[in-house]
Amino acid sequence: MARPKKFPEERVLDAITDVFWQRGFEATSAQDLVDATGLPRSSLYNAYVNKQGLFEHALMHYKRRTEASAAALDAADSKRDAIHALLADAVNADLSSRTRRGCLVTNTAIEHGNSQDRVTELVRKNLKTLEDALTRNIQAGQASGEIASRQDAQSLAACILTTLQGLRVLAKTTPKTQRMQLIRTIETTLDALL
Amino acid sequence: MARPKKFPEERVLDAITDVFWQRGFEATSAQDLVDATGLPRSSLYNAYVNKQGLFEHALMHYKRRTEASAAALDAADSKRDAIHALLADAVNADLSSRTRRGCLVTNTAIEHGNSQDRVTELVRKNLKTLEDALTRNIQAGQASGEIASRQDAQSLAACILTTLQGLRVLAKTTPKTQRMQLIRTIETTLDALL
DNA sequence: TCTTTTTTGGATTAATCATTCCATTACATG
DNA sequence: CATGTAATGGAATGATTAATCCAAAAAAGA
Repeated sequence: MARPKKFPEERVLDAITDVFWQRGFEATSAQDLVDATGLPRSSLYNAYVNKQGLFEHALMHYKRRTEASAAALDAADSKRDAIHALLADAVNADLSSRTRRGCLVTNTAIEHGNSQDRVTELVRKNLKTLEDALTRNIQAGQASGEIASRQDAQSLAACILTTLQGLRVLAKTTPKTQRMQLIRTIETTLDALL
Repeated sequence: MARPKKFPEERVLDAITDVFWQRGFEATSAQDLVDATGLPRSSLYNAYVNKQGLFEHALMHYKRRTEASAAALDAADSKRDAIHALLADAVNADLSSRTRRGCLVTNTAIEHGNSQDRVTELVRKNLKTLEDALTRNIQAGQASGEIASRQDAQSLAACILTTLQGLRVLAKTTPKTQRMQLIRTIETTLDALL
């Protein structure tokens, strides 16, 4: 009949996600999103209903990154090195950027809390995706003998995930000059656990 | 000469800290602080200059809690049990409250980022106070033979602090029913490290 | 080209925001 | 009691907020 709906473009979601990632939910204004996307205000509200909807889509969009990290764990040759890289990359990315945006999931867990709504559910899903990948990774490493079997893979995965989240917190305020201390924390923890 | 300055009362700082702790900096309005303290708006601004100043005083006030935790570590009989209690108390406190306010220092590290101002400095100070207490605690435990000496106390303390921060992130969205999984993470990590 | 629907641009709304101002009240000291 | 200063209570400021509305433009099939 007539003009068809134009689906939300990739670039738009990238821009929206970036803004929320950098500033958080509360500190992001509708104007920020208009500026970042280049789209008119009414188009944004038409496509995503409201600020909450925009944020939920950002979180859904972010999940692709989480899945990419999970895939890297699965594809890795050395399982142990893959875990080390996951943690070290997070620290290095945080410390090398001036803005220290960290991880959108971590940031959202802290800012949003436990409101038992769709956002909380999305945070949990992101965390579970990574935790499951870590468990698979450790299981494979234990099967090949690369990783010690002192503890079951699931418990170890939970410990690694916890350390990752802790590093993202500490990397927010740690001066660049103390990067090696965070790297040492990674190595001490992995040496002890795996 | 005349009427002396009365400010600031302990109760007022408690109330201010509570509001920021529960809602974060951005989501807290001046009205929230007026309601929580029962003080008129102008009294608050007169005493603390602006919202930023109010927040800084909340962080300074919060440091007493951090110091109390540090003192508990120092005073403990069993050094290892004291560390376990520090982590488990954090998890239990978070999961048992409906609001999940977590830790003001963790929340601020995430929300405020690395603006290199007074707030960042206060976050770092809080973290350092706890890290130093952990180091002292582990050193004492290693001296008495209660804690293994596979790694130096300082590195181990950094690992414990990282785990604590990670737990505070995860405790924000973990359902109450999964409390035991967080407790298991504590035990697995401590078994491996200490 | 006409019709139908979507997208656009921007003005607008009503609420809320941090902050300021000031006349009034309270109070400790000289 | 008188005096000077601090705290109070609110009203008021101007900026910014999320969200809505609508007329005009754009686009694709009939």
